[in-house]
Amino acid sequence: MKIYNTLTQKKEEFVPIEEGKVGIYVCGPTVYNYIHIGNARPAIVFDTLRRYFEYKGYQVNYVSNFTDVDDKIINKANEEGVHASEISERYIKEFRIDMEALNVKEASCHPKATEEIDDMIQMIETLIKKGHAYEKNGTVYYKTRSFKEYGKLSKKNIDDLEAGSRIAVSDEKEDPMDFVLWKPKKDGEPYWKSPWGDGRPGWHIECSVMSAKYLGDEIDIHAGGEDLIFPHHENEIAQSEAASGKTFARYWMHNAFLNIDNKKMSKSAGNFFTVRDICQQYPPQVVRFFMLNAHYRSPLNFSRELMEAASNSLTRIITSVGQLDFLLKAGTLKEGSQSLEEVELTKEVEELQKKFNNSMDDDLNTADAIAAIFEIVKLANTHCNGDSSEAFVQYMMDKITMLCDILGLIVRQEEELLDEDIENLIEERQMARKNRDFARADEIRDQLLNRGIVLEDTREGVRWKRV
RNA sequence: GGCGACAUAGCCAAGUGGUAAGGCAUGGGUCUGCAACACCCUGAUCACCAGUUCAAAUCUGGUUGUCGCCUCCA
Repeated sequence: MKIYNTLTQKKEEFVPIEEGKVGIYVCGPTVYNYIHIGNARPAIVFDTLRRYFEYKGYQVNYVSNFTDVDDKIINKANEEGVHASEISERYIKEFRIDMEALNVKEASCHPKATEEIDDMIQMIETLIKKGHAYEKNGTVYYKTRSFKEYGKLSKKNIDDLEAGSRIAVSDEKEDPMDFVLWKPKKDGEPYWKSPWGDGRPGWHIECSVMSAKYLGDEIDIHAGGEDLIFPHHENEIAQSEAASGKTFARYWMHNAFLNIDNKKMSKSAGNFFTVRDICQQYPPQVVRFFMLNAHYRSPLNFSRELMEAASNSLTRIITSVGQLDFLLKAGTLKEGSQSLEEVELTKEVEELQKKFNNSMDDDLNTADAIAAIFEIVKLANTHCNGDSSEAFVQYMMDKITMLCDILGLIVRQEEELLDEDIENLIEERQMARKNRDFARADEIRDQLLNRGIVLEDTREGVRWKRV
């Protein structure tokens, strides 16, 4: 499998540190609000990466943190007059609800920054001891210039950075490029005890510490949104590699942004949507499909029209699987083995599955992988009917649902029992049709449509589905 | 100012050297009592210019345009 590595700016063959295992760290959300639709992109993309690794037989250790102490959380807590932990706990809960809706698997481990403070203090002490950090009036700074490779991930030159710096330079810092590892407490803020006085950790040190604690000093893949490349990930590298002397992460993966009207989402521009809102307008599966229909490193625009198109596309797969399911349930298919023609089709499908795998192996090309699924759907739609063998129809259904499952797409609808009233209406309509009383038949169909049920007449009987 | 990305049909989107995947939408047709679903048919020479090559959307240089990072941010 090839992965595009931000560090080398090339696609590289993925070689795990330990055969058959892969450790992935994905920078998680700062929990101060509902997540927006842009936050959903890395969650979905890297969950898909994880699922694909698992499908390939890897044992995946997927770690994603919660940043639960931060200015934004504290501000929100002050606004509401509650403790910061109440805010973070609330939005961790909401985050989990959104993730479940999007069919994002629970991480193997979900550490919270506030529960790892001791380890952070330890790493900061190590950095001071090794001459990479210094303390001034209760604040600990990382001595950026002490790390020779600083800028290797973001391809930035430290002198250019300094020249173009827009940050107000603090007198305390020995160098404008130095960043905070530990900051002293202010009134009304949560704090922890440390050798440098009461305070709280800086943002970057959290991920360095949690990554090392749960995955080891050296990990396979570190991932996140492209905006994290600088300064967050650059600083993580500086901290971790200076502290451990090892390569922090072998592969760095970054997803591109999701835009609204081709512009970056931002609160100030007021052009952002929460996952919660979107999922009330579209099935969450549509959001997931929409995201995977483009390559994760390409910017993706978000609009109502595009969501409609995505919804129609996904429906095509769902309808096809529903039809296969219907054929199987009707119980009228031929028993026994597949026909010669079906065996040939099976070979075609196996080729398409190879295409799917090759696409996924090529830096997670989900758009291409989805194309392969559509080709299999086409074969199913064209060749599966009442004359097919049960074995073949079952094979096609299993194949499509299995490939969609790798992408985290649920395309098989839950079996749902119609209530008696509706069943009777369908039965009555069938009788009316038989008697060529089409007025009554259409009346019943409209009636059911008003109740959100669409009827489809097929050779094998009446299919229904909810809109 | 520094760094980087992108530009493929009405729309979304694959494709990194050998004559353009897939989906949505549109139009025509088949199936159907009608409809829905499905199926068949229907569309681009790849921003522009120059070059390398037997051969380029795909490599090189330039032009134009869009976007991102450099500040909390997925």
